[in-house]
Amino acid sequence: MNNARVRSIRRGELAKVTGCNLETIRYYEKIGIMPDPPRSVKGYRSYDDTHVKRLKFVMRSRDLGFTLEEVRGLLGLVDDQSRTCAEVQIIAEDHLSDVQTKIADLQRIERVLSETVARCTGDAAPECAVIDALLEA
Amino acid sequence: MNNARVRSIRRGELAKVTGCNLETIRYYEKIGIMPDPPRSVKGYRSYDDTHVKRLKFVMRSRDLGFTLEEVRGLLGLVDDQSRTCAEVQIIAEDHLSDVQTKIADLQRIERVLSETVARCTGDAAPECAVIDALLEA
DNA sequence: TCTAGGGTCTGTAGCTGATACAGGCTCAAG
DNA sequence: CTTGAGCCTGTATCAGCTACAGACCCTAGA
Repeated sequence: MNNARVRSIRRGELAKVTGCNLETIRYYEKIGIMPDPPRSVKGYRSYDDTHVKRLKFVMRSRDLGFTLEEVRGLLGLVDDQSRTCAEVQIIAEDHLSDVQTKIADLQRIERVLSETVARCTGDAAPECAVIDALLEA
Repeated sequence: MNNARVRSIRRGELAKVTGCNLETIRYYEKIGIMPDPPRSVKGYRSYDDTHVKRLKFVMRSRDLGFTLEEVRGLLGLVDDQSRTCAEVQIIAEDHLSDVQTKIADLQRIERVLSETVARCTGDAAPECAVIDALLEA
């Protein structure tokens, strides 16, 4: 009996345990974010714990707004035993500043929108502050 | 002499006066956001002030983060003389709440990222708080 | 043993919102 | 008349998936 033998799962179960969409797994494989997994005799993809871990890593990175190219970079660093904290930090800080820029943009939009909507009478009249703002700004 | 005659411009000038990308104009025409303009004898698109106004409206709406479908809805209301302020308000308020949700999402991301990056030593060591967070979270 | 239903396989199309390019016309200045 | 800019068309590309068709395959129940 070999206790070290890893339990293998198929694509559907990988999707279930990671919360990833079934088709997205195939997509990630196609673009090289996930490795081509071994196949069963009948051609079914066969995943193990390392795949689960990697996919969860990808999903958390995506959840934090990293692009797939950034994720690719992070994965490269994860795989690379000679990586340095400094390399990772650069990617993360770049991304952080992107996020901060996006927040600022959205806050500007939020301010304009809420000011404009506040001027709406909300009644049955054809005059509307929102339309006026968009037409005249 | 007919002073009321509108000056017509071609696509390149429409792009210039609105700041819209040349190709985007054609794209908006294709998807029905901009109307099919009249053509010169040789087939050149011929725009006037109404097109300039409409395209600027579209661009301001896009700048405020309305999707093209939302812009389509807003344009429908602009064109509709029987529109009510209430109708416009609904679209704008829906969009406002989308924007607020996005801001909140990004702020969550910003918080996680900045906390994690702050734990980086930034040195040549292979241990990195960012990678750890993504692997273990 | 047969059948019904799921799961999985492949390739491909569609989505949003543009942007870019090839290959051909046309127009205006010199 | 030439040259270069502008315009025309259709089509391809990008991110980041998601969905679908049509063919296998696998398992459980009758």
